[in-house]
Amino acid sequence: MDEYILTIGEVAKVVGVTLRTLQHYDNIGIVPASGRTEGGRRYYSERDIVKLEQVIFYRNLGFSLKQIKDKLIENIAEDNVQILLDKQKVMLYNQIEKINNSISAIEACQEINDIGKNPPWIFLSRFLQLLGNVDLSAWSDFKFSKEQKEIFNEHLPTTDAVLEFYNTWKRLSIKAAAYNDIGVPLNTEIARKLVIEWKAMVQKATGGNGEHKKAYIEVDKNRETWSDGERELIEKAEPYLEMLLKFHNEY
Amino acid sequence: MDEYILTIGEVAKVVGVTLRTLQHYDNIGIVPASGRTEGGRRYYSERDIVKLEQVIFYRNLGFSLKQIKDKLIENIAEDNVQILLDKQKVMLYNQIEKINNSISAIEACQEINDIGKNPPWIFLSRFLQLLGNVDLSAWSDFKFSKEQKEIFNEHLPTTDAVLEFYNTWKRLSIKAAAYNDIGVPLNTEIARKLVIEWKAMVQKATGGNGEHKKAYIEVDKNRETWSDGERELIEKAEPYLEMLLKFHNEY
DNA sequence: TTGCTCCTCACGTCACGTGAGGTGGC
DNA sequence: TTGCTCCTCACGTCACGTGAGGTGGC
Repeated sequence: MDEYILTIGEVAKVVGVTLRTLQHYDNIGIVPASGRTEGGRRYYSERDIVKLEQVIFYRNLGFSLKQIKDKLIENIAEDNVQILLDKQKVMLYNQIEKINNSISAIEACQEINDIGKNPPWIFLSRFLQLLGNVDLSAWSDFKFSKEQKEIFNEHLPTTDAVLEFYNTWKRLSIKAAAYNDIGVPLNTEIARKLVIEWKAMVQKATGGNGEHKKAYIEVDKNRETWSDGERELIEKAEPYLEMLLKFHNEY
Repeated sequence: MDEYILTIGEVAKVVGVTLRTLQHYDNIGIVPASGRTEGGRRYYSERDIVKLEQVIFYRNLGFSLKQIKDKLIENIAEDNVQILLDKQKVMLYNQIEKINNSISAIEACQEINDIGKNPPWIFLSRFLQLLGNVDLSAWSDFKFSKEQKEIFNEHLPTTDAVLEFYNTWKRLSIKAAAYNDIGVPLNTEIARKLVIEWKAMVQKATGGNGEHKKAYIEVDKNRETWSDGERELIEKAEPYLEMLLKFHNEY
């Protein structure tokens, strides 16, 4: 590996921070320059860029430089780049999930607005809070257990498909919880739309197989790996969804 | 609308900030309390929660409180909640795109790593920088023009499908650009994998119709709405992809 | 030699955190 | 009356920003 050497200005441009920030990171030792020239100027290597990229990533997540420093040092133990990148990916997927939650909440608000009701801002706000805790321990594993993946595997072959299912499930659950909170009647247009979307989701995940449908609901309820937020989401959404499904089957 | 009144502590819990932050926001006037009790204690309304939620959102994007204040005041002109929520959604989708770019870059790194080569960190870093500029003017419109949507409409019926296509396109392009940068040979496993994914994508978008394929490429090249980053991405990725596709057809 | 880049103090600023000492409200 | 919440100073801190005055390197 012949290392390519960069000046501080080049690094600043490449990663999009100021020169002062880099000097600061060097001074506090979180991303030290690889070395100095005879004249005393900092120079950086490619590896430094990667490290910097990580620091900026976590900084943007709101961690303090001290926290980041500790975390990075902790991770030097496992110098395996592959593992590090995997973890980074998990974090990114978690972030996307969080944003998807916000989008779902906004859509629920819009539909509630459409029928002339006042969206339950506080309710949704607290919910996003609960669902959105990007905790440091999210470094562990991904949301889905292997068993759960196996059950879905028949009809949702790829990880992407499972993820999509999860997002759809959460999106619709957030809607249901919100509708439940302000008491959207079961016979309204938006409630009907919700039923249709829900059925389509279940259909897609189970292939219409009744046995699988049951299994899927069981898995859903008994999971211990659900977060507090997700568990509360299920609690708030499920009763409404059951009522809704019954209502529209008998209709 | 009977407004529900909250204390500062309740608000803090609901939106997940400290009491001190709320006091600060009240003091500098960015989210003033709705009023004070006889004893001088702050109280807040539901509307304040929504406003707060927005402020926190933009704060997390890295905007200064002054910038946010100006922006929110600017938006009071259009008091239409629906429009405001729509814009919020656009911002959120843009964020997801940005994260997807990072994931793509990471995956490219991993695959390059797998074949024992050194990933082009700097190249990818600068790229993410270019692609990821969440500018304030992203408040305008969404990435896709109506014409472009019409062309795709036949085979990509929903907005979600178009978005998915766009993400796939970008993911594969980032890979191609990275492979190109470090010169991954055309006959390697990962290059073949890329071809297969690319073909699957085009197949899905055009339904295998040759005319559409051509049209799609034309549209791609002539778009003026591409951002600088996207344009550079096309420039770096396309030559490699063309070589790759030729190589694997003649093979 | 001339621009341009980068250097080190050192003070400023932004967005709060953290007590200190006091009061409100069920 | 007793906890608990919330109040206002006021100084501290974190992550840099912003000159000031000087030097390195093509």
